Amino acid sequence: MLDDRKLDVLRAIVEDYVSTREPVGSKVLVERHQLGVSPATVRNDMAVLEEEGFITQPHTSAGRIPTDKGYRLFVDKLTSIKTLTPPEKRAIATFLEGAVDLDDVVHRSVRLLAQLTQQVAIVQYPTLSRSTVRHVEVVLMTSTRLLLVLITSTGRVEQRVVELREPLGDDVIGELRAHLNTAVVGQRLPEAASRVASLPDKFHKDDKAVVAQILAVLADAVADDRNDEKVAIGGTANLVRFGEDFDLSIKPLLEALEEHVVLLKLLGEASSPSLVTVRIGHEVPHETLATTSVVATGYGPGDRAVATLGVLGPTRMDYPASMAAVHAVARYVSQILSDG
Amino acid sequence: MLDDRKLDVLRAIVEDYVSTREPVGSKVLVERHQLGVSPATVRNDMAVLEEEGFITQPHTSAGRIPTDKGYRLFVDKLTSIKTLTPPEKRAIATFLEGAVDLDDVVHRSVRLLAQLTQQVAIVQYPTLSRSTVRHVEVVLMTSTRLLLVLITSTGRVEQRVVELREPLGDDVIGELRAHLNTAVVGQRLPEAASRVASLPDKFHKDDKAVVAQILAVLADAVADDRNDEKVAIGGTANLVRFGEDFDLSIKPLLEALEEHVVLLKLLGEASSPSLVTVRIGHEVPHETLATTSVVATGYGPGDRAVATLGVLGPTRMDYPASMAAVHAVARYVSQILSDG
DNA sequence: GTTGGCACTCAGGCGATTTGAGTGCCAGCG
DNA sequence: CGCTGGCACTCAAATCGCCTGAGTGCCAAC
Repeated sequence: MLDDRKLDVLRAIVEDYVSTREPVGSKVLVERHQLGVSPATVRNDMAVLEEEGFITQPHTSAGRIPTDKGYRLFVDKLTSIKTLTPPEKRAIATFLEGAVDLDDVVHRSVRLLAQLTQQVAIVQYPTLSRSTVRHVEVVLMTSTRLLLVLITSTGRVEQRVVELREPLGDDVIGELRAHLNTAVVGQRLPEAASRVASLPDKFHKDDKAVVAQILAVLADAVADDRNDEKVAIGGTANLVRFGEDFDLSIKPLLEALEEHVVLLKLLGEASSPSLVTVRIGHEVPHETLATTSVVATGYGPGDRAVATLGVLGPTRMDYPASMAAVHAVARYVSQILSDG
Repeated sequence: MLDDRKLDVLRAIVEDYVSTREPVGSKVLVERHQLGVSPATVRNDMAVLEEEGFITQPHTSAGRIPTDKGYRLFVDKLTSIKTLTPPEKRAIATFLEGAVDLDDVVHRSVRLLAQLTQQVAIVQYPTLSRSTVRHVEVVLMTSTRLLLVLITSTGRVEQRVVELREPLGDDVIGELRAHLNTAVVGQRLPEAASRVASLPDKFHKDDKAVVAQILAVLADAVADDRNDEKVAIGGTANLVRFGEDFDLSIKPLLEALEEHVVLLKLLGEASSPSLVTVRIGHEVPHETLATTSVVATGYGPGDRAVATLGVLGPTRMDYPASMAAVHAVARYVSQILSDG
């Protein structure tokens, strides 16, 4: 049904359309690629490809453009992840090194991805639910105001202020700090939450109520799902190019991109850093974004994915390049997280 | 030169143009406003206003639109800050309460401002240089890795990891923590930095080198100017409306808005929360934004402005409404910072 | 100083025409 | 049986010209 030459034609169409942004006709196709056949033959092949749903015509007297199905075949079968050039790799390394904290890492990654791919970049903060506790600090600010600081293995710092119902002695604070850290350090956050629940029993009954109050706040902070919704976004200026291609207004796009919940859906489940996920057109789980594609992958210390990053662009995007960039950035960021 | 009626005409032109987005002619003007004169008279007045540079014609056979100078006069003389309606005030209060930490406050403020004004909202994080130190925490993670956590009066938390050249005893850590806190708590950050510099002398000479290393990192974090460059932005989808009005592409706008340095310039010096600054068109310190206006004000605990927030919109914006919204949000955020 | 009348201007919308890229089909060729 | 050149056909988009109507400036009269 689809012999090698037809696949070649499809590949050529995708590549040309991606680079020129214009429907590609049989004539230019044979001019720009060594297909070894005449335009008429290519036309026959194109007719078959259209029949099968891989390409389509915007209007009768125009060239062909790939359909979502066409891109899908292209991504699955006709291409592999490019490796970046050494200068590009160096650029990534220098851009990311020198980040002072997690916030800095995330922001740099977003900018980097946006710049590399000329698309919209999205980076999710490491999810708390997949992180482990590195340290818990209890600080008395005033006699009745207490600050909890939670530091995770991925460098996230969460803080909560607790207004105490009654003052608490330094000795109890010290005890609390010690108990907390032995109980939860190294634990994953969901488990830490349950461990915390059993702690009040270790305290003198006079202090139990206050300690329970403090730990409730901590457990709440640890379990709060909103904490997993933190994302950074960049390169929105690149959306304008989309708007020029598709004639859809970019307003709904911008609106969707301000909804962090939507973004997280787009990124999807954090996969292993070595697997790059591509969602094309209607495969993207959001109506407004039916003419866009998402290239994403997980990242995290070691090979444990603790969050996802990726880019969003028009379905007509340079998939090999985007996949390469996403893959490379995820690898570097993972490495940074591993080092600490 | 400009009698009362001419000022009335200018005000009417501004108001009509802002609400209809179309050049306004003499006829509709007398229809929609009680000016008590005929269109012909209004035309004479408009001719004078144009002569003086307050209004202009996009093309010969069109109505008039205000110039930057016209808006300036309108803002300075022809209007005062509206007070928000009670429901609006309530909306602000409920939207902002329940924020768990500073990040949350800032993000909520941005969304709130964007929603209230239907424009692009910008909120600067409290600057470190104007904050005071609330607490410094020193945490040993491993024997040679140490975490510094700095908490400011405005709720910002800065953290730095220090790789120690040699292990450090628990006693020294405790000593360091105590010295640090007595030396810098309550100090403004720039002063804290200099105080920190003199601390190593208090330690045994064996520890001095390591302590100095740690404090250097802390001083660096405290003095780092990039920390004052943190801003949040929201409502970029509203940019699209600009693009429809002005025919300039929104791409350069989006690009400018991704540059935090540019944003900070736009917001300008943090003024007292009770003073709302308005910059119109060319007064905005960025070429690309010559057709936009910025309405901003300072905020902070008490009446000390520690940062700035505001909105950016087309020069043709509803100034009274924007000023009211910015003013109100700044007040509420200031109050939250004072309390918590 | 204000008003009604009037000639003038010009952006924007509408329709007709032209152009050209690209196709599908077919008959002929190897 | 697949490939090729030729040819008639289609249709989006660009170009042109015309018309309309909102709005102005000016002037004479009140």
